[in-house]
Amino acid sequence: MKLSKRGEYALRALIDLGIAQELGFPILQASELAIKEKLPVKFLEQILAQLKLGGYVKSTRGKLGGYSLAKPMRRIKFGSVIRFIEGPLAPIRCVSQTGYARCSCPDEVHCGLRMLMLDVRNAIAKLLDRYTLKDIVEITLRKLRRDKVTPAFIPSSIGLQSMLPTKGSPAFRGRRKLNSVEPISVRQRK
Amino acid sequence: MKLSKRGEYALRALIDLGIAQELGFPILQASELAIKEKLPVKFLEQILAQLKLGGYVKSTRGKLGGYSLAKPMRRIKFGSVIRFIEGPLAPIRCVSQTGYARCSCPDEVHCGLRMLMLDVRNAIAKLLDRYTLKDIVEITLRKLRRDKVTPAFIPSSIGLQSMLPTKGSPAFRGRRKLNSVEPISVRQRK
DNA sequence: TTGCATCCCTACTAATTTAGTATAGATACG
DNA sequence: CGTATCTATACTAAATTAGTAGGGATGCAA
Repeated sequence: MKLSKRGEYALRALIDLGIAQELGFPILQASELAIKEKLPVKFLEQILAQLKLGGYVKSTRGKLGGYSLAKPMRRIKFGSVIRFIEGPLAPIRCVSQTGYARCSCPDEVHCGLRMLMLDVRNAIAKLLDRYTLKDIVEITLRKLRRDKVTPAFIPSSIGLQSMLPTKGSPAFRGRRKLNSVEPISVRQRK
Repeated sequence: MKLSKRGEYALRALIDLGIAQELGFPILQASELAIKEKLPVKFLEQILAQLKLGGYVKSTRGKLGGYSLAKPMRRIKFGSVIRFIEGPLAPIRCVSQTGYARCSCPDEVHCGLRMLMLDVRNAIAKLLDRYTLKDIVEITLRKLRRDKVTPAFIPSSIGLQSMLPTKGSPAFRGRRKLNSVEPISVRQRK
């Protein structure tokens, strides 16, 4: 049930672009992104090109060029991005809504595995098709502000505190809140 | 977010073993299973060997040998089987409970992607760690009986109708019901 | 107009994973 | 003893993943 590095980096890039845009830096260069996320520039370039093809990102060339979001954050759903980069969300194709394919089992209608996997696919899709880039960017910014941390691509002289409205903006009305993760129980790197 | 063939076949085999056991055929041969599920015998044998190693299945050799479940169906959780065959359920390792690994991002605590993916992993784990083989076998049998269908490995002379208690046994109390799938909207094979 | 920093394009590849095949052996019923 | 079953190990072809490599095109700026 894995997300590939390619997919992971794509989502990371979009989130960073979103955060930067929200803070008044609508354009980031591939190299900036690569440094911040500590990943190979050339690979990231390929991924950004793909995201451009998908209409998620646009670019300007030449000096001072870079990448920016191609449409409103509210309209970028994670489900759609992952499907575009990775293919169907469903664990097996015979329960995919966007990429259905028959499986080898003799009786699809009475296949217990299929029933179970449909539930799994629905659970995944429900989350990923509900959350938009806007949601995640807002949550992240709130968290950053709470902990008084400044993202890497912001000139630290400016600082995050000054750039955000102090009043908690009432997003996510009637929407399930994302888990507050924190260190996650298991093992820290030693 | 894919389940490998290996994982798929493993789950199929377990479900079939469960159904067969419930119907009074506690042992199935690898070849029977392979024919029913239309998959390569030798590959299935490897998978069954692995399931045996995991303690899900036991085997007897020689003529009249075969495979059967090694423990009560109620105690075989899908999450556990998939983790054993495929590895962690989490889309990225940094949100895995059973196989945590640090990811490349500079600040795990404020990583928006991580928060989202934790939600996804929890949604998946919630389902797969709740359902047991018993649940799926029961649901499948009920469905088969409703539609008056007999599974492949049952001598059709006997028939399914006679083998099941007519009164709907009240399993799944207080538990979310599995989706009734039916044909699934998209495309039928022509 | 020259320089250079940026994105753009295409090809290549090493490593890993996947989905099996193939072959021979061990065991146990009849 | 013979045969049908599981067991064990090795091998492999194809696909996927996660990149590298090497330029080429474009556009700002001095």
